[in-house]
Amino acid sequence: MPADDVTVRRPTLTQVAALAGVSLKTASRALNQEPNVAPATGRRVRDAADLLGYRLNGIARELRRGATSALVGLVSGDLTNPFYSAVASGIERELRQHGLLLITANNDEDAMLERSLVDAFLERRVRALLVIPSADDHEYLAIEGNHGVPFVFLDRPPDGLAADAVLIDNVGGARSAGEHLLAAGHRRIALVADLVRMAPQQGRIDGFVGAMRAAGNNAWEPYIRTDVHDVRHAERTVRELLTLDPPPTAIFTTNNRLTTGALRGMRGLADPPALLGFDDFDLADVLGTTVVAHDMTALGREAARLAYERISGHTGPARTIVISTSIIARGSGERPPR
Amino acid sequence: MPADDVTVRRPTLTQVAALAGVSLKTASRALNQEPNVAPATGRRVRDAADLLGYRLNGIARELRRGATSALVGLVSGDLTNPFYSAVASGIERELRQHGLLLITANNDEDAMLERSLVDAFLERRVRALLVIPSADDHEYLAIEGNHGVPFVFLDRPPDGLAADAVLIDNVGGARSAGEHLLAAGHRRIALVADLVRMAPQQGRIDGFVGAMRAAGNNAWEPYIRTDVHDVRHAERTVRELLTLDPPPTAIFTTNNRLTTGALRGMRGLADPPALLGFDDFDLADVLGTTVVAHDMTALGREAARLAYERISGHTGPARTIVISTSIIARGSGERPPR
DNA sequence: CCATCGCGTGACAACGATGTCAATATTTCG
DNA sequence: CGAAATATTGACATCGTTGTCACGCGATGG
Repeated sequence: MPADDVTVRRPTLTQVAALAGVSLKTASRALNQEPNVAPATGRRVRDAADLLGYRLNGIARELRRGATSALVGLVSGDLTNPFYSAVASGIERELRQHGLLLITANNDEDAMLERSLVDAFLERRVRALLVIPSADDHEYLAIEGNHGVPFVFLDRPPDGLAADAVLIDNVGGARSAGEHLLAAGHRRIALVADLVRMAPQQGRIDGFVGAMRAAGNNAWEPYIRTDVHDVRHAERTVRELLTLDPPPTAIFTTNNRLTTGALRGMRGLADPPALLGFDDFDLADVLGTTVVAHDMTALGREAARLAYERISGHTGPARTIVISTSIIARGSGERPPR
Repeated sequence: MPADDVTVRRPTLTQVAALAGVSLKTASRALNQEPNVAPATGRRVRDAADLLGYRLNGIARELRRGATSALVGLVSGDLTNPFYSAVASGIERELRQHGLLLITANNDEDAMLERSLVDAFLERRVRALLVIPSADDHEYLAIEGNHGVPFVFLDRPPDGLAADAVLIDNVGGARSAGEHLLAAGHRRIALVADLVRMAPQQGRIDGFVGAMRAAGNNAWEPYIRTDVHDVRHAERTVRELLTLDPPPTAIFTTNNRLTTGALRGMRGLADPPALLGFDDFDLADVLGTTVVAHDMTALGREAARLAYERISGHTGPARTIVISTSIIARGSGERPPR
């Protein structure tokens, strides 16, 4: 009869205690650096633990200590989007300083999936929940807030619920983008925006439109294109815009995906229109693309900080932090109208 | 006296049972869709649960069911590097299909930190551990493998331990990169590589050197630069290379960071050298950068698949999957020598 | 010399769920 | 109609840890 399975059940504290010849509780004390353990006893317990390859069972500990884990959940879009991954990175770095770990899940921009992921996280008793929401309505979370699980919304404000949030100055950033292009002499400025139902997009559209209104410019109105949701669509849209007569002399794209699409759509043009994109991106410097930049890592860090404060017992009304934006001029946004 | 805290302790199954007027066990049965529960009883329990806002305590369940969670850990470098985030995304998508969640932690390329993160994950009783290792020596993990925690190494092979791994065809990819540049007529080809102690880098160097040897070319030897570890350093290195007399006519960079640095270093040159980079990246098409591409999401997906098979009980010797590479010609690698 | 104190230790309950097994209630069938 | 089968329910132990409390012992102090 062969020994067909070499995997061994993980030793428990009881077994360590038995091997060390002490009681369960004493072993617990020794391994937790609690006071009032004789040095010799402590050593004996630690030796026994090493010998057996003992590792504390965090699940049991968490249950005993109050059924709440050292995990913080993040529900966001796909991490291959550098916006989400930068935010996740900022969160993770901040949490780590407090001994917390980050669980991530991708909502695929689907409200139903988002809700079931939130459920899964809550069942795991995360200490806090950070959401870059796709869903429109977060009222169902209201009851959860009362059970002591802090929520923090990132990039998009909560709807139907008072909760902490960290947002980007979308209106201000988009307004200054509009002003920047106007100042370069543009009037026929195309606006390529993502789904208008998403609050940040709406804010960026509002800011841009506000700048146009304030300048008394309405030459841009034939060039508005909204609900452009992916890179390919953005590329097609920009190509189409450039066939118009007269064509726009500048393009403002309202997020990194759309900017990527626009760059593809403009590739190889001898005399490209000006381009200004919301969200900074890697290699924008090499490409010479002017952007409305903001600190995505800081966005994550601030959200994690708010969450940590709530975890630590802070109470009080919901807070909103706004991350400021700034224009980084790299050439594409400063090209004059042709 | 104001009610200074509205947060409520989360209801337990006992409370649900009490409200429904049934025993704890019956409530458990009802909520777990177990058979042999009278329909009326089931409804009463579910109503009580809804009323109280009951949510299962996953921690307690996991403890009872065997002290192992539905979590899989990933220890990698910073998620702001698109390589890591693409891998993480591939992992997460695959795990989700099996009801598993991903915990991520960043080792900051520090072996000590990596080890302590692995410890933290094991204490949380992750079902599997995926590592893009920074540490050189993984022998300390050997004892863990025997306790039924599967390990999968990504991008870098395990050292001192037999474990599943998913690697990239570094040697093959780099060799074909070398051949590609030779075929374009280059002889003075610079090699800009990251830390040679990291196995993938060593493989890429070996592959490149192999191609040069096979072609009997040694004109490249003055242009080898290794242990270039970040974007800024790569930028400086490329600038320095271009001041040499004679300068290299082509540059091969061995990862995405170095390629970024090279692009920065070459910015604005009227007559730039050829450039070929290992790792594909966003906007490489717009920049016209030729790369050695490989499917990073697939790398993550395959690793998650291997882990899941082990979780499901698969036993057997350690397996290694190699992700193939291909050259995507976009212009920069096809420029002839000047 | 005895009361007091602090240290080291252990017995036991508890966290919130599920598995086992036994006890009823209900149905089925000869 | 009674026996056997089945459906429904509950009491209790259990997962691995930590918190509470009590105990024995040597040292301290009046």
